[in-house]
Amino acid sequence: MIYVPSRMGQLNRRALLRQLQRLGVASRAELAKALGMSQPTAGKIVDELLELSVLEEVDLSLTNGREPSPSPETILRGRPGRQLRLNQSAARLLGIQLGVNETSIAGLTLGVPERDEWHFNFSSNGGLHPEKNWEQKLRAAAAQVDAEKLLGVVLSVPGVVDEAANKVLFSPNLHWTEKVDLVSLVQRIWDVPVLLVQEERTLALGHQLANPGEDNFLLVDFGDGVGGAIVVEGRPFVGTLPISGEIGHTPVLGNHRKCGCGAIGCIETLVSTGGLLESFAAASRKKNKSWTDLSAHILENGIEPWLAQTLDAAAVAIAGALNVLGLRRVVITGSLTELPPSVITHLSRAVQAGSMWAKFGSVECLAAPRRRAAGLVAVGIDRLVVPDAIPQKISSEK
Amino acid sequence: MIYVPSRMGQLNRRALLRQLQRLGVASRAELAKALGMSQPTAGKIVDELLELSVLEEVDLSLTNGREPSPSPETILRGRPGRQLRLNQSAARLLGIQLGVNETSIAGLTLGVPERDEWHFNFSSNGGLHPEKNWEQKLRAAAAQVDAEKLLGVVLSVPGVVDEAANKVLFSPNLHWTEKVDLVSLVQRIWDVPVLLVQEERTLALGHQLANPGEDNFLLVDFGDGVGGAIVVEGRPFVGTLPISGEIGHTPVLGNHRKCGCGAIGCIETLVSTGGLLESFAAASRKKNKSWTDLSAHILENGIEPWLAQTLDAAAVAIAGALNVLGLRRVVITGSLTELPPSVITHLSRAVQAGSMWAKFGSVECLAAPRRRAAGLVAVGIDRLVVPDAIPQKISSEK
DNA sequence: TCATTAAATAAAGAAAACTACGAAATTCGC
DNA sequence: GCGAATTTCGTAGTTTTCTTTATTTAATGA
Repeated sequence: MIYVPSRMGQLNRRALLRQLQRLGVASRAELAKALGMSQPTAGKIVDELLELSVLEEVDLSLTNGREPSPSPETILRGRPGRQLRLNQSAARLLGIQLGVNETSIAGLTLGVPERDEWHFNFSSNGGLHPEKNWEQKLRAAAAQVDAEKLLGVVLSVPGVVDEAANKVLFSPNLHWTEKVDLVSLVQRIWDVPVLLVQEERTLALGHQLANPGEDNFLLVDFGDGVGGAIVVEGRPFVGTLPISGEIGHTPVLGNHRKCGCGAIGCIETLVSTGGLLESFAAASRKKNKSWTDLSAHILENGIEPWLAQTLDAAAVAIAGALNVLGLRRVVITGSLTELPPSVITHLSRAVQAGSMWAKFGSVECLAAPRRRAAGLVAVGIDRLVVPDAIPQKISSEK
Repeated sequence: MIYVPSRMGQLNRRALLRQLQRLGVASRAELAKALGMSQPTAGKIVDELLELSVLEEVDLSLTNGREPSPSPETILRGRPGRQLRLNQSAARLLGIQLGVNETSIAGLTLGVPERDEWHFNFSSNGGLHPEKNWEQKLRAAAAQVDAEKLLGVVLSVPGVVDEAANKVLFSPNLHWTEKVDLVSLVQRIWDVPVLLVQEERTLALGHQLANPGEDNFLLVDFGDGVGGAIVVEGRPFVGTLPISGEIGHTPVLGNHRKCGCGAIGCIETLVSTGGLLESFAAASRKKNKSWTDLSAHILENGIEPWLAQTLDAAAVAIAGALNVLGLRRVVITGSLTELPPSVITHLSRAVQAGSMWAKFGSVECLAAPRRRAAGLVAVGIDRLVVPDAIPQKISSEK
């Protein structure tokens, strides 16, 4: 039996990486001081990460070029520290976003991308054998992506995903992904580690990476469906089941709409884009209303009772989640944020009314853009660069 | 700066203790084999725990006395292992259960008590200064409890409890506990560590300890209020806020009853004992119905619509929690389990209908007795015997 | 040139595990 | 009954990983 030392070091590694994400650029000494570790320790971790080309050294002369005056007070005597940042010069990850309608792929640097930029797009569905179609298009795109020294491929998929087993369990709008082994399909094109990530979890991690310091929140994404993901203490929350943050498929009493998931009365049937448009059409007694019609209507008429009820139902589910999880921050992404701000305001008020913590402190409910690319990077860093082997048992098998 | 090695050892210590809880009695060698660690490691941990008198050695002759035939097949050759178990011969913890109406105290051994046995009871409220009254009665009881070598006092309280800060934040039925520093009050009587634990979390940990192997569930306790607690991967789930598992104060759309918490429409107003009796009285148009009346009525008339609706509302909240947390097991304790089993059956069906995992696998919803004493022991072991210093940062301050 | 800060290197040490060995306590075969 | 085999358990020494302190080398401003 071999002594497996549980890689406690990864913990410091992770802490350093996070600190660097926060600071943007920093020297070894700054990192050491900020983290309260000795310089040799910080230096060693940095060296390892440089070796993996996760970090890169920043040429001071270039930075000075951008920043004209090197800020008179900040000038330190002594040897200047070599500034470091996450590698932004070479793509180390390949991100694939397998959306319900469209698939996008992009080479991703480990530095946080300012906004999502997808290089190639193509339809996710189509043909008698959508999986073959998809593979073919992916292969065509592959030729055009410069994928040197790839750490891995990160693949965001909608539905219920077992990230441990790298399998899609349930995907009402992309049924073919349930039957195909996506990982080995992708690995036939790029022979590197492939990570499957659930869509909303990607968004949550992206939000966290793009907003350093926000380490506890529930993200709820509205679109063709409604999904959620949870970040607690800076880490994505995962239970034992490959389900978590599933906020869209809890039933609403008195709602009898049929849901794509097979159940009846799911929240999703009310507050997804489709659900809202259905209610809108019913309320205005006209068919074929579009999302922009709805937005304009709300801008003109405010929150009408049918909409208020719908939002209240969503708010109850969200507040329930906050109460159960002990959270005080909700991040709303997706189609709901495209409607007039009064919608989020109404939702926010309703969430506060139902949330326990609002009685003691403040509960926030805010709109934010989707940060898919950042999320894929976060997943890549988390699971490829600093894979923390959660030590259940110290020793290995005989 | 001194190297603080993050006490990884506690992890193995905890694993060993848990294994022993599972096995009941075991020798060092058995534990080592079961945990896949070497005998010296297991032996060393056992020695430490014996030193703390957390464990005790079992005299084989005594055990043989109870088990007449030492099971013909199990007879092993070689030197027999010295059997160990959690110390059952001396109370090492003092448990206090501060209930809404009654306070109970008991000396607790670290071995799992078969059932709750409380030595002294007295009223929790009363007088102009209930806290002084309470302290006085506690002091009186203290004289009669043999509290030698106490590891600490574990104090279970209802309401919203900040366990990190050892403070009661909110307690609608025992307001005096919010203003008083319960810890220092108790420490004036017993000068040992005092742990404040939220009531439902105690029950959850008690259930876990009494049912080894159940490491993932949501416990919901019904009584004067409705509260929940979560166990994930064998550990109580705690977010950042001192709130978690709060299932009783999420609003139900269309419910306008006033809740003790100050809000309107909380689930608790429907499914607490008081809430159910109120609905029962309204439905039967008679006042002053008792809990036994209700039970008899259900036994005779089955689940009437008013009750079905109430249970469905609770089920939605529970299913929502399961979906968000990724759990598949609900443990129901308290007054609801005293009603005819059809009530739990109805609730269970409704929970399954609303829970996402039921589409993939099974979701269980079962009644169980309250295990307060076991819960207090679990808390004591967790936070006094094997306090795992979650290593945020490896190094200490300068 | 000197003080000052940054980084690299070397050496030491702590924690927690492991292997190896030997003593103690049994059962089994004769 | 008695030695041999077997199993438990403690001790001693080793290994591994990670971190620290101390020292040296480097780069820069005054």
